[in-house]
Amino acid sequence: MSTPVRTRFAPSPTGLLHVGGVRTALFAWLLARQNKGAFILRLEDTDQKREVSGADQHIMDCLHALGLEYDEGPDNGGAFGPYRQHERLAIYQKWAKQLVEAGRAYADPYSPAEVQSFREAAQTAHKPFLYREHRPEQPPVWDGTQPLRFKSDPKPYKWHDAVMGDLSTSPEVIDDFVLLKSDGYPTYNFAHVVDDAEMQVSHVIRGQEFLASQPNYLNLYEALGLTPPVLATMPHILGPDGQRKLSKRDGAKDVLDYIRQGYLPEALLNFIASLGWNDGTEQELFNAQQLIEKFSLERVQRSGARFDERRLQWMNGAHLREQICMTTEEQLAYSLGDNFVQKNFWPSEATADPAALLPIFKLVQERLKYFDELPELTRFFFADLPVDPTLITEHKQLKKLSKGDLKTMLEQAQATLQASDFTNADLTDRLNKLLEETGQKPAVLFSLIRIATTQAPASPGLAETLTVLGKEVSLRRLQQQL
RNA sequence: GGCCCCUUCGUCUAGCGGUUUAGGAUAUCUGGUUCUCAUCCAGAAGAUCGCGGGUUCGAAUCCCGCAGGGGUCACCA
Repeated sequence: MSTPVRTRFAPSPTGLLHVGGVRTALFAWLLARQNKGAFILRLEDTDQKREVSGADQHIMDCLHALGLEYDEGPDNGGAFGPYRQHERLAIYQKWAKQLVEAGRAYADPYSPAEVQSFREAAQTAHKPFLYREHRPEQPPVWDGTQPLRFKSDPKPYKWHDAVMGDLSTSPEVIDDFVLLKSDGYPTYNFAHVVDDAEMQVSHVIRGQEFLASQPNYLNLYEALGLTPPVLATMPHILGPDGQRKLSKRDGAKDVLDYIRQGYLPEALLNFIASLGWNDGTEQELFNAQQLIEKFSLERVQRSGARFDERRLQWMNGAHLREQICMTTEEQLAYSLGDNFVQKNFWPSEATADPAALLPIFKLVQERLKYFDELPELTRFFFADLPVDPTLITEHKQLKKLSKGDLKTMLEQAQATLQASDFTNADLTDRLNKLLEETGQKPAVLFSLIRIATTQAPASPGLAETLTVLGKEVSLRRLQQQL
């Protein structure tokens, strides 16, 4: 029997969660779910200076909003807690002492300024900075006030990365990095190794910014007598220019913004997964369950991918349409009102009655890319919009007709609709007859009626729209147009 | 500067030595779907597979150089 799969997402609460972070979380989650393992959220809050208040809650909100539920975490606990690193200081101390006793860690006797001057000297000489070249012969006894450094054992490494493949480095990349800072907090480099071991994490999935320090971690694992977990390095998600990591400056929103705009969580997951992963077939659309079944680290791309919001829009629209047959009143309430941001996407004029909203939603569903577009697409169903003459004067067919002709046509339409029971079938029937009677093309007659009854530049099909609007409203608007 | 990673249509990608005149999706454009917008359908255009050498009967696919991009060299993660 193989060891259980336990994956973790370990962000530091220093700001908003962006798509790159979410992808790391998503892949870890997929792996855990696929193998009936556990997905863990661990907050790496060991840098008090950079911590942003509320960022921890934001991260948890994002994961909940996307449906990336974690089995163990700061707010729901678990057998390996606590799950905030600042609550685990005693654990790091214990492991640190073990290294000190084994002669694999020592107190750093230099002042920050001295270390800085070593660094600058290395830079001037165009050489990489290696602290161990200044490793003290007789380090002082560690009393907890000096930084504690790892006494590294430089050697070449070859290892396998589940995404990047076989990797190797020579000894010169390995250095005496800091394990514990002078404030008693561990560095990421130390804390994550300890925690992954303590929490029995089987797979470490993280961004490529950590690739360069991987040999140092391997050296530390050895010193601690630990077997490293499966390592998987994700390429970066790039901004639209394809040059640098996606950042705020590229207009990158945090993930919650997409939820607030009315993107479906599942579409977001599909899109983020497709940035660097595919199943080898030509399938583009996956629901969460399919992602869980088909995901594999081996098929993750090694190169970075650009974030293209237009593709996300298409994908979200596709997911929206996919759900057309399963849209029920309950589902509608869920996707439009009761999601965790509690945002109601309908226009302010809209009724709150789901039974009345459902037929309207079904009409606009296929022209929706995300829910924030709902107001402009549906407002005319709820409110009489002011008559906009330019809709006719700038219409390529209608602008050629005289006011008298238009008036006659509207009156004919009025008479026809007056006689209808406003079922879709009856309306379609009568409108077709009117087409024959007037001898007009649909491009003229239907456009006119559509404009008169909606005052909107775009709307669903005429008969469907009139059916939902109802007799009274439709006739009133025709009268207004006249 | 050292070390490491990456490089196929604008974008996301398929491709793991011959079935490839490099496939799909998206974006763009055109036509059709009784009206608009969208959907859907059909079609067009779009990649000398970063460049240069090799290996081979044959290379986007293997090897070696080079270039470009990115990462890293913190008491940040």
